[in-house]
Amino acid sequence: MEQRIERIKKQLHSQSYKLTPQREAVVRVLLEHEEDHLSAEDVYMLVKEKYPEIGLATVYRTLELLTELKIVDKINFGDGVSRYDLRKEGATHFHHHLVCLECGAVDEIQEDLLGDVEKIVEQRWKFDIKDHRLTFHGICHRCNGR
Amino acid sequence: MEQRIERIKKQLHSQSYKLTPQREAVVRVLLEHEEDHLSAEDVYMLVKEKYPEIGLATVYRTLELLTELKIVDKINFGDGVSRYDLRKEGATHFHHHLVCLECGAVDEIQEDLLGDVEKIVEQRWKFDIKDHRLTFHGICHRCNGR
DNA sequence: TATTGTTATGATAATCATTATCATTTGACA
DNA sequence: TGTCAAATGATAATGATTATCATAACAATA
Ligand SMILES: [Mn+2]
Ligand SMILES: [Mn+2]
Ligand SMILES: [Zn+2]
Ligand SMILES: [Zn+2]
Repeated sequence: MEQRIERIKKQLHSQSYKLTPQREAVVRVLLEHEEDHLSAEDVYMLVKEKYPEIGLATVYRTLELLTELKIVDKINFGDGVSRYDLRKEGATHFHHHLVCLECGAVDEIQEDLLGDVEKIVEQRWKFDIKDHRLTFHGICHRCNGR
Repeated sequence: MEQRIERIKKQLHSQSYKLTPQREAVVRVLLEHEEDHLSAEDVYMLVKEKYPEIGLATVYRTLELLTELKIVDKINFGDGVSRYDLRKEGATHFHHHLVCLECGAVDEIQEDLLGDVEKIVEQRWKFDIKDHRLTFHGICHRCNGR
């Protein structure tokens, strides 16, 4: 955790941004909820527990900054809010998601299953892929198992 | 075109909805812009040309209805608006998209490239896939060709 | 150390896409 | 023709995000 924060700090510095206490508090919340898909409001609530004087605007600004630096990915599951997803360290691609239509759970696939597909797209469509988004909608194993 | 509308009419009737003049006007605009990815506001503007007395709320309601019936897919490319994408007739899957980071163009891949990937996901994650969303972000062939 | 300039912050107002409300209209049917 | 449910259009309300602006933090410099 501390090392992870240290590396994020370096990433910020390399673009001449500072890791202010507010920014660090936001990053800590994201790290502590790595599995989840928090909205800005979610992050705000959680940060306030440890850092009550933070402002909502600062949370939005920090999340925007982290998105720019590709430390988090901003994603939209179709409910009205953007959600923020910490990128696994060293991950070159955005992981995939499984959204359950029954219970609403969002599971993650960390493995990259798109290697072959991307080769085809690059060749046939002459498209230079930088990133991707892949989400499956269906029934999760928990809801199915009955 | 007329036959396509006729079939959509039947689809509505089968769920005991009517194809009102307003709804038909919306469907016509979608058909005339099959390649595009129109927002509700876009659709509203275009429908007004032929049907000036239509209300914005009706456009939203119609698009919602068409989404429910899986005649269109609602998609979000990360600018602040939802966009509506007519499903190709008989298509069982939502087609894929190529978003150019340079010029902003959105191209489509009608072919389903996810067959093998979906088999793996269904088996390994015990997830019953009903639909998917796949978008690639990168540089399109036009921007790359220079 | 005092001064200056830049960056970040927090409170709050503004924006804007979408949804809710409600009176009115339409059209099917008795 | 009268009745009823569904659909519509105008408009208000909502709610997430962004803009604004005065203040704070802080580094660099004199
Ligand atoms: Mn995720
Ligand atoms: Mn499309
Ligand atoms: Zn489930
Ligand atoms: Zn391009």
